[in-house]
Amino acid sequence: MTAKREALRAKLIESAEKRMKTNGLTGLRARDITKDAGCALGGLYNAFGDLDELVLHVNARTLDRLSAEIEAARDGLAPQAALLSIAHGYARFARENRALWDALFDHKLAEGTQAPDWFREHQRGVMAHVVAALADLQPDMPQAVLHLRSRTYFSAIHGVVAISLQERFVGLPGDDLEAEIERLVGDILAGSLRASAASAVP
Amino acid sequence: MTAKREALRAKLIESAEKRMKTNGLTGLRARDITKDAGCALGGLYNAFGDLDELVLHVNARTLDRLSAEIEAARDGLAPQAALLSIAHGYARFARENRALWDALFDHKLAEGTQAPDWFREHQRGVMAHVVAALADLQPDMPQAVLHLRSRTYFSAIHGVVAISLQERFVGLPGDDLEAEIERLVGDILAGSLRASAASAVP
DNA sequence: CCCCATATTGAACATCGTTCATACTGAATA
DNA sequence: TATTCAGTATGAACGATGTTCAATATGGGG
Repeated sequence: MTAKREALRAKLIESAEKRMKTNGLTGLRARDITKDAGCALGGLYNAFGDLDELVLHVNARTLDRLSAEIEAARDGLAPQAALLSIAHGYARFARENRALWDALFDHKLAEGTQAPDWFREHQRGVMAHVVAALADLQPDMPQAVLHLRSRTYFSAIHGVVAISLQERFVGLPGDDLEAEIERLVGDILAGSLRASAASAVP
Repeated sequence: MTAKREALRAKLIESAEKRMKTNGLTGLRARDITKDAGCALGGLYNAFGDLDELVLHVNARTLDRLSAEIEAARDGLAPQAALLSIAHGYARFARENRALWDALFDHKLAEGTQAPDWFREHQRGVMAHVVAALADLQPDMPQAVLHLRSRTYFSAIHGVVAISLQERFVGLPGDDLEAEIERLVGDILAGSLRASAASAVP
C-alpha cells in the first residue's frame, strides 16, 4: 500500500509549497497544510517524520528548479559569459521565487543535526553547474581547488543577492543589483584568469 | 520612575544576550529571560513591546561590537590592507561570536514591518567603516557609487563567511576560508583599481 | 496617613507542533 | 463469502510558547 502513501506525501508537499509561496516559511502551519491536502492533522506525521522533513522536500523541489534555471542560463555560452549568465540567472530566480528561495536559507534544522544525504544531493546538483562552468574556464585547475573556488564565487554572488533583496526599505530597483553583479563577476573573472596566467609562466 | 524601568530593560537585554550566546535565537524563551532577569513574565512586556523588540536591542549591541572590531582592524592601515583586514576581521568576529552573529541575520520581523530607525543607525555604523575604507582607496568616487559599491563588497564577503560557517558537516578548517577571502578581496581590489585607472584616462 | 498613578505579577488564553488511543480499511486467508 | 489483522487515518489531548490583562503591590506627594 505504498502507492497511496506516496500520493499523500506528494499532495502534502504540493500544499506546503503553495502555502510557502504566499505565506513564507514562518507562515507555514501544519493545520493549514493538512486541511489543504484533505487529510487529518495526524496524517502529516504518518507521511513524514515531522514538519521539518516536509519543508526539506519542498526545498529539494526548489533546488531542482533553481538547478534547471542555472543549467539553462549556462547553455551554449562560452566560459566567461556562462559564469556571468549563471549569476544573473541566480538573481532572477531569487527575485521571481522570493518566498521559496528565502526558505532555502531560512530553514534551520535542530541543533546538532544535519541535512540528510538525499537532500544534500539536491544541493550538489546546483553547485555542479557552477563547478562545470568554472572547469570550462580553468581546465587545469585541480578538482579540490575547483570545488572550493566554486563555492566561494557562488557564496559571494549569493551574499550580494541576499542582502540586496532583504533591504526592503530603499527600493534598489534591481537594475543596480544587476550592474553590481556584472561588476563583481567581472572582477572575479579577471582575477581568476590573471592568477592562472601567472602560474602558467613559472 | 524612568530610572528603574531603564535598569530592568538593561537587565533583560543582558539576560537575553546570555541566553542567545548559549542557545541561539531559536532557543530564546520569554520565560527563561524573565527568570534570569528576576522579574515576572509580564515584566518583559512592560519594558518592551514584544520579544522581537528585545532581540533588536541585543542585535544592536552585537552590531556595535562588530563595528568596534572592524574599526580596530582598519586602524592605521593603508587603503588596500585596510579593506583586507576588515574582511578578515569580519570573518573572525563571525567565528568567535557565532550565535550572536547568526541572530543578526536570522531574526526576521513581522511581514511588512521594517526595523526602526534607531536600529538602522547601528547597522549604518558598521557599514560606515567599509565606506570610509573604500573612500580612502577611491577618493574620486561619487558618494552614491561609494555606498552602493561598499554594500556590494560587504555582501560578497558576508556571503562567503556565512555559507562557509553554516557548512557544519565537512570541517572547512577556517584556513581555507581565510585563503579564499584573501583571494576574493584581491580580485575585487584589482578590479576596482583597474576600473578607476581606465576612467582616469579619457 | 492616605491616595492614586504606575509598575508588577502570574494566571489565563490562543496558537503552535506533536503524540497516541481509537476507528477504519482493504487485501489475504479459511 | 466471512474473518482476520497489519497498516493507515483520525482528531482529541498534551505540552510549550508568546502575549494579555485583571488584580495586586508600590511609593512618592498632599
